[in-house]
Amino acid sequence: MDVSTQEIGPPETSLSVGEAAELVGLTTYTLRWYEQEGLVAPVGRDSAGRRRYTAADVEWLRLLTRLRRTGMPVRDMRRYAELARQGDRTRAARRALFEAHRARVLRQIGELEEDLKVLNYKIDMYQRTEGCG
Amino acid sequence: MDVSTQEIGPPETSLSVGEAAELVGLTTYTLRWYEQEGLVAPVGRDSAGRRRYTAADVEWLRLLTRLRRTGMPVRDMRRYAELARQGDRTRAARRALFEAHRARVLRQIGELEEDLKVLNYKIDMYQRTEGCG
DNA sequence: GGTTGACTTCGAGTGCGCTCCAACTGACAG
DNA sequence: CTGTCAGTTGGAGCGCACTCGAAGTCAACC
Repeated sequence: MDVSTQEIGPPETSLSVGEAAELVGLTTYTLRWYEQEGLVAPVGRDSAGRRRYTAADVEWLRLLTRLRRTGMPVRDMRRYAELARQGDRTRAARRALFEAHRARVLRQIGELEEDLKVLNYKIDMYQRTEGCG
Repeated sequence: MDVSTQEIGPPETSLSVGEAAELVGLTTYTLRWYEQEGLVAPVGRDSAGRRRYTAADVEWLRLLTRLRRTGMPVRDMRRYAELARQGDRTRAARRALFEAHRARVLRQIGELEEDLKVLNYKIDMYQRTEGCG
Protein backbone atom coordinates (compact mmCIF):
# COMPACT_ATOMS: atom_id res chain seq x y z
CA MET A 1 0.00 0.00 0.00
CA ASP A 2 1.29 3.36 -1.02
CA VAL A 3 0.54 5.77 1.78
CA SER A 4 1.85 8.83 -0.01
CA THR A 5 -0.70 9.35 -2.74
CA GLN A 6 -4.29 8.50 -3.42
CA GLU A 7 -6.38 9.06 -6.51
CA ILE A 8 -9.05 11.65 -6.12
CA GLY A 9 -10.25 11.82 -9.71
CA PRO A 10 -9.13 13.09 -13.10
CA PRO A 11 -6.31 15.65 -13.30
CA GLU A 12 -7.17 19.31 -12.92
CA THR A 13 -10.14 18.37 -10.79
CA SER A 14 -10.80 20.68 -7.92
CA LEU A 15 -13.26 20.37 -5.08
CA SER A 16 -15.59 22.71 -3.29
CA VAL A 17 -15.21 23.13 0.44
CA GLY A 18 -18.12 20.77 0.98
CA GLU A 19 -16.64 18.07 -1.23
CA ALA A 20 -13.22 18.42 0.32
CA ALA A 21 -14.71 18.25 3.80
CA GLU A 22 -16.56 15.08 2.94
CA LEU A 23 -13.42 13.55 1.46
CA VAL A 24 -11.10 14.21 4.37
CA GLY A 25 -13.65 13.73 7.12
CA LEU A 26 -13.76 17.24 8.49
CA THR A 27 -16.61 19.74 8.46
CA THR A 28 -16.69 22.78 6.20
CA TYR A 29 -16.49 24.88 9.36
CA THR A 30 -13.27 23.19 10.31
CA LEU A 31 -11.76 23.49 6.85
CA ARG A 32 -12.33 27.23 6.81
CA TRP A 33 -11.07 27.52 10.34
CA TYR A 34 -7.89 25.58 9.49
CA GLU A 35 -7.24 28.03 6.69
CA GLN A 36 -7.88 31.00 8.93
CA GLU A 37 -5.53 29.54 11.54
CA GLY A 38 -2.78 29.11 8.97
CA LEU A 39 -2.78 25.31 8.99
CA VAL A 40 -3.54 25.47 5.30
CA ALA A 41 -2.17 28.03 2.85
CA PRO A 42 -4.87 30.24 1.33
CA VAL A 43 -6.88 27.98 -0.95
CA GLY A 44 -7.50 28.96 -4.59
CA ARG A 45 -10.82 30.58 -5.46
CA ASP A 46 -13.11 30.44 -8.44
CA SER A 47 -14.48 33.52 -10.18
CA ALA A 48 -17.19 33.79 -7.55
CA GLY A 49 -14.73 33.74 -4.66
CA ARG A 50 -15.49 30.16 -3.66
CA ARG A 51 -12.71 27.86 -2.47
CA ARG A 52 -11.40 25.23 -4.89
CA TYR A 53 -9.36 22.46 -3.31
CA THR A 54 -6.74 20.82 -5.51
CA ALA A 55 -5.50 17.25 -5.09
CA ALA A 56 -2.43 18.69 -3.36
CA ASP A 57 -4.63 20.63 -0.94
CA VAL A 58 -6.53 17.45 -0.12
CA GLU A 59 -3.28 15.54 0.43
CA TRP A 60 -2.15 18.23 2.81
CA LEU A 61 -5.44 18.03 4.68
CA ARG A 62 -5.11 14.28 4.94
CA LEU A 63 -1.71 14.70 6.51
CA LEU A 64 -3.09 17.27 8.93
CA THR A 65 -5.88 14.95 10.02
CA ARG A 66 -3.30 12.30 10.80
CA LEU A 67 -1.25 14.71 12.84
CA ARG A 68 -4.36 15.82 14.73
CA ARG A 69 -5.51 12.30 15.32
CA THR A 70 -2.17 11.37 16.79
CA GLY A 71 -2.58 14.19 19.27
CA MET A 72 -0.49 16.95 17.75
CA PRO A 73 -1.75 20.29 19.03
CA VAL A 74 -3.04 22.74 16.43
CA ARG A 75 -0.28 25.11 17.49
CA ASP A 76 2.37 22.62 16.40
CA MET A 77 0.56 21.89 13.17
CA ARG A 78 0.58 25.60 12.43
CA ARG A 79 4.30 25.69 13.10
CA TYR A 80 4.79 22.82 10.70
CA ALA A 81 2.66 24.52 8.05
CA GLU A 82 4.70 27.69 8.41
CA LEU A 83 7.91 25.75 7.94
CA ALA A 84 6.53 23.98 4.90
CA ARG A 85 5.58 27.31 3.36
CA GLN A 86 9.13 28.58 3.83
CA GLY A 87 10.41 25.95 1.43
CA ASP A 88 13.45 23.74 1.35
CA ARG A 89 15.57 25.63 3.81
CA THR A 90 13.36 24.36 6.64
CA ARG A 91 13.61 20.68 5.71
CA ALA A 92 15.78 19.81 8.69
CA ALA A 93 13.40 21.52 11.09
CA ARG A 94 10.41 19.73 9.62
CA ARG A 95 12.14 16.41 9.81
CA ALA A 96 13.02 17.04 13.46
CA LEU A 97 9.43 17.94 14.13
CA PHE A 98 8.25 14.67 12.64
CA GLU A 99 10.82 12.67 14.53
CA ALA A 100 9.82 14.25 17.82
CA HIS A 101 6.21 13.56 17.03
CA ARG A 102 6.92 9.98 16.08
CA ALA A 103 8.54 9.48 19.46
CA ARG A 104 5.40 10.78 21.13
CA VAL A 105 3.19 8.51 19.05
CA LEU A 106 5.33 5.52 19.96
CA ARG A 107 5.05 6.39 23.62
CA GLN A 108 1.31 6.80 23.19
CA ILE A 109 0.97 3.36 21.64
CA GLY A 110 3.01 1.87 24.46
CA GLU A 111 0.79 3.51 27.05
CA LEU A 112 -2.37 2.35 25.33
CA GLU A 113 -1.05 -1.19 25.27
CA GLU A 114 -0.32 -0.98 28.99
CA ASP A 115 -3.80 0.35 29.63
CA LEU A 116 -5.24 -2.37 27.45
CA LYS A 117 -3.67 -4.95 29.73
CA VAL A 118 -5.49 -3.48 32.69
CA LEU A 119 -8.72 -3.42 30.73
CA ASN A 120 -8.26 -7.06 29.79
CA TYR A 121 -7.48 -7.91 33.37
CA LYS A 122 -10.66 -6.20 34.58
CA ILE A 123 -12.84 -7.86 31.97
CA ASP A 124 -11.28 -11.19 32.80
CA MET A 125 -12.06 -10.61 36.44
CA TYR A 126 -15.69 -9.81 35.70
CA GLN A 127 -15.76 -13.07 33.80
CA ARG A 128 -14.04 -15.20 36.44
CA THR A 129 -16.26 -14.00 39.25
CA GLU A 130 -19.44 -14.20 37.20
CA GLY A 131 -22.52 -15.09 39.21
CA CYS A 132 -20.73 -14.49 42.50
CA GLY A 133 -22.70 -11.32 43.14
CA MET B 1 3.58 -8.11 36.91
CA ASP B 2 0.43 -7.94 38.91
CA VAL B 3 -1.60 -5.07 37.57
CA SER B 4 -4.32 -5.31 40.18
CA THR B 5 -2.53 -4.22 43.32
CA GLN B 6 0.50 -2.22 44.27
CA GLU B 7 2.04 -1.59 47.66
CA ILE B 8 1.59 1.92 48.87
CA GLY B 9 2.94 1.52 52.41
CA PRO B 10 2.02 -0.15 55.68
CA PRO B 11 -1.61 -1.15 56.27
CA GLU B 12 -4.00 1.49 57.55
CA THR B 13 -1.90 4.15 55.89
CA SER B 14 -3.88 6.97 54.40
CA LEU B 15 -2.74 9.86 52.28
CA SER B 16 -3.48 13.55 52.16
CA VAL B 17 -4.84 14.99 48.94
CA GLY B 18 -1.36 16.27 48.09
CA GLU B 19 0.27 12.90 48.63
CA ALA B 20 -2.42 11.07 46.69
CA ALA B 21 -2.14 13.56 43.85
CA GLU B 22 1.61 13.05 43.67
CA LEU B 23 1.19 9.28 43.69
CA VAL B 24 -1.36 9.03 40.91
CA GLY B 25 -0.01 11.88 38.81
CA LEU B 26 -2.93 14.26 39.07
CA THR B 27 -3.10 17.67 40.72
CA THR B 28 -4.89 18.32 44.00
CA TYR B 29 -7.30 20.50 42.03
CA THR B 30 -8.16 17.58 39.81
CA LEU B 31 -8.57 15.15 42.70
CA ARG B 32 -11.09 17.43 44.38
CA TRP B 33 -12.81 18.06 41.10
CA TYR B 34 -13.10 14.32 40.41
CA GLU B 35 -14.76 13.89 43.78
CA GLN B 36 -17.11 16.78 43.14
CA GLU B 37 -17.99 15.33 39.75
CA GLY B 38 -18.78 11.96 41.28
CA LEU B 39 -15.90 10.08 39.66
CA VAL B 40 -14.76 9.22 43.16
CA ALA B 41 -17.02 8.43 46.10
CA PRO B 42 -16.74 10.98 48.91
CA VAL B 43 -13.31 10.45 50.43
CA GLY B 44 -12.91 9.92 54.17
CA ARG B 45 -11.94 12.90 56.31
CA ASP B 46 -9.79 13.36 59.39
CA SER B 47 -10.92 15.23 62.50
CA ALA B 48 -10.09 18.54 60.83
CA GLY B 49 -12.16 17.78 57.73
CA ARG B 50 -9.18 17.00 55.52
CA ARG B 51 -9.38 14.21 52.95
CA ARG B 52 -7.63 10.93 53.74
CA TYR B 53 -7.09 8.65 50.76
CA THR B 54 -6.96 4.92 51.49
CA ALA B 55 -5.09 2.37 49.39
CA ALA B 56 -8.43 1.45 47.81
CA ASP B 57 -9.08 5.10 46.93
CA VAL B 58 -5.68 5.30 45.30
CA GLU B 59 -6.33 2.10 43.33
CA TRP B 60 -9.58 3.54 42.11
CA LEU B 61 -7.82 6.73 41.05
CA ARG B 62 -5.19 4.71 39.20
CA LEU B 63 -7.93 2.98 37.28
CA LEU B 64 -9.57 6.30 36.49
CA THR B 65 -6.33 7.74 35.15
CA ARG B 66 -6.05 4.76 32.82
CA LEU B 67 -9.57 5.23 31.59
CA ARG B 68 -8.93 8.93 31.02
CA ARG B 69 -5.65 8.32 29.28
CA THR B 70 -7.30 5.92 26.89
CA GLY B 71 -9.74 8.65 25.95
CA MET B 72 -12.79 7.77 27.99
CA PRO B 73 -14.87 10.93 28.49
CA VAL B 74 -15.39 12.07 32.07
CA ARG B 75 -19.11 11.55 31.55
CA ASP B 76 -18.57 7.84 30.95
CA MET B 77 -16.22 7.56 33.88
CA ARG B 78 -18.91 9.06 36.06
CA ARG B 79 -21.38 6.54 34.73
CA TYR B 80 -18.97 3.74 35.57
CA ALA B 81 -18.40 5.15 39.06
CA GLU B 82 -22.14 5.28 39.63
CA LEU B 83 -22.51 1.67 38.56
CA ALA B 84 -19.68 0.61 40.81
CA ARG B 85 -21.32 2.34 43.76
CA GLN B 86 -24.53 0.43 43.13
CA GLY B 87 -22.79 -2.84 43.91
CA ASP B 88 -22.90 -6.27 42.42
CA ARG B 89 -26.17 -5.96 40.58
CA THR B 90 -24.46 -3.73 38.01
CA ARG B 91 -21.61 -6.12 37.25
CA ALA B 92 -22.90 -6.98 33.81
CA ALA B 93 -23.28 -3.34 32.86
CA ARG B 94 -19.77 -2.55 34.05
CA ARG B 95 -18.33 -5.42 32.14
CA ALA B 96 -20.15 -4.30 28.99
CA LEU B 97 -18.79 -0.80 29.53
CA PHE B 98 -15.26 -2.14 29.74
CA GLU B 99 -15.70 -4.32 26.70
CA ALA B 100 -17.01 -1.42 24.65
CA HIS B 101 -14.13 0.67 25.83
CA ARG B 102 -11.60 -2.02 25.04
CA ALA B 103 -12.92 -2.11 21.50
CA ARG B 104 -12.37 1.63 21.22
CA VAL B 105 -8.86 1.33 22.58
CA LEU B 106 -8.04 -1.39 20.09
CA ARG B 107 -9.32 0.77 17.27
CA GLN B 108 -7.29 3.64 18.61
CA ILE B 109 -4.11 1.59 18.63
CA GLY B 110 -4.82 0.47 15.10
CA GLU B 111 -5.28 4.06 13.95
CA LEU B 112 -2.11 5.18 15.66
CA GLU B 113 -0.18 2.40 13.97
CA GLU B 114 -1.56 3.49 10.62
CA ASP B 115 -0.61 7.07 11.33
CA LEU B 116 2.82 5.94 12.44
CA LYS B 117 3.35 4.42 9.02
CA VAL B 118 2.71 7.77 7.40
CA LEU B 119 5.04 9.45 9.86
CA ASN B 120 7.75 6.91 9.08
CA TYR B 121 7.19 7.38 5.39
CA LYS B 122 7.55 11.16 5.71
CA ILE B 123 10.70 10.92 7.78
CA ASP B 124 12.13 8.44 5.35
CA MET B 125 11.37 10.82 2.53
CA TYR B 126 13.13 13.69 4.28
CA GLN B 127 16.09 11.35 4.63
CA ARG B 128 16.11 10.08 1.05
CA THR B 129 15.96 13.53 -0.46
CA GLU B 130 18.50 15.01 1.94
CA GLY B 131 20.64 17.75 0.43
CA CYS B 132 18.41 18.03 -2.61
CA GLY B 133 17.04 21.38 -1.46
C1' DG C 1 -37.16 36.40 -12.67
C1' DG C 2 -37.79 33.91 -8.45
C1' DT C 3 -36.33 30.12 -5.55
C1' DT C 4 -33.02 27.00 -3.93
C1' DG C 5 -28.82 25.85 -2.12
C1' DA C 6 -24.03 26.00 -1.47
C1' DC C 7 -21.05 29.14 -0.71
C1' DT C 8 -18.83 33.81 1.59
C1' DT C 9 -17.25 36.61 6.06
C1' DC C 10 -17.12 37.88 10.82
C1' DG C 11 -17.77 37.20 15.31
C1' DA C 12 -19.89 34.88 18.99
C1' DG C 13 -20.88 30.52 21.39
C1' DT C 14 -20.02 25.67 23.02
C1' DG C 15 -18.21 21.62 25.48
C1' DC C 16 -14.63 19.59 27.74
C1' DG C 17 -11.41 19.10 31.31
C1' DC C 18 -9.36 21.08 34.16
C1' DT C 19 -7.10 25.20 36.79
C1' DC C 20 -7.05 28.78 39.72
C1' DC C 21 -8.49 32.38 43.08
C1' DA C 22 -10.22 34.21 47.41
C1' DA C 23 -11.25 33.60 51.84
C1' DC C 24 -10.91 30.73 55.44
C1' DT C 25 -9.41 26.77 58.89
C1' DG C 26 -6.48 23.99 61.55
C1' DA C 27 -1.98 21.77 62.82
C1' DC C 28 2.50 22.39 63.93
C1' DA C 29 7.36 24.78 64.63
C1' DG C 30 9.89 28.21 66.79
C1' DC D 1 1.58 33.83 70.26
C1' DT D 2 2.92 34.02 65.55
C1' DG D 3 4.07 32.62 61.35
C1' DT D 4 3.98 29.06 57.75
C1' DC D 5 1.90 25.56 55.30
C1' DA D 6 -1.30 22.29 53.65
C1' DG D 7 -5.64 21.81 53.57
C1' DT D 8 -11.03 23.47 53.01
C1' DT D 9 -15.07 25.66 50.03
C1' DG D 10 -17.57 27.89 46.10
C1' DG D 11 -17.28 29.88 42.11
C1' DA D 12 -14.86 32.02 38.29
C1' DG D 13 -11.65 31.54 34.46
C1' DC D 14 -8.96 29.31 30.90
C1' DG D 15 -7.15 26.87 26.70
C1' DC D 16 -8.29 24.14 23.16
C1' DA D 17 -10.61 22.88 19.06
C1' DC D 18 -14.03 23.53 17.00
C1' DT D 19 -19.11 24.95 15.87
C1' DC D 20 -22.57 27.85 14.70
C1' DG D 21 -25.53 32.04 13.53
C1' DA D 22 -26.42 36.02 10.79
C1' DA D 23 -26.31 38.39 6.83
C1' DG D 24 -25.07 38.45 2.38
C1' DT D 25 -23.44 36.66 -2.60
C1' DC D 26 -23.67 33.94 -6.56
C1' DA D 27 -24.96 30.22 -9.99
C1' DA D 28 -28.14 27.13 -11.63
C1' DC D 29 -32.65 25.54 -12.52
C1' DC D 30 -37.76 25.90 -13.38
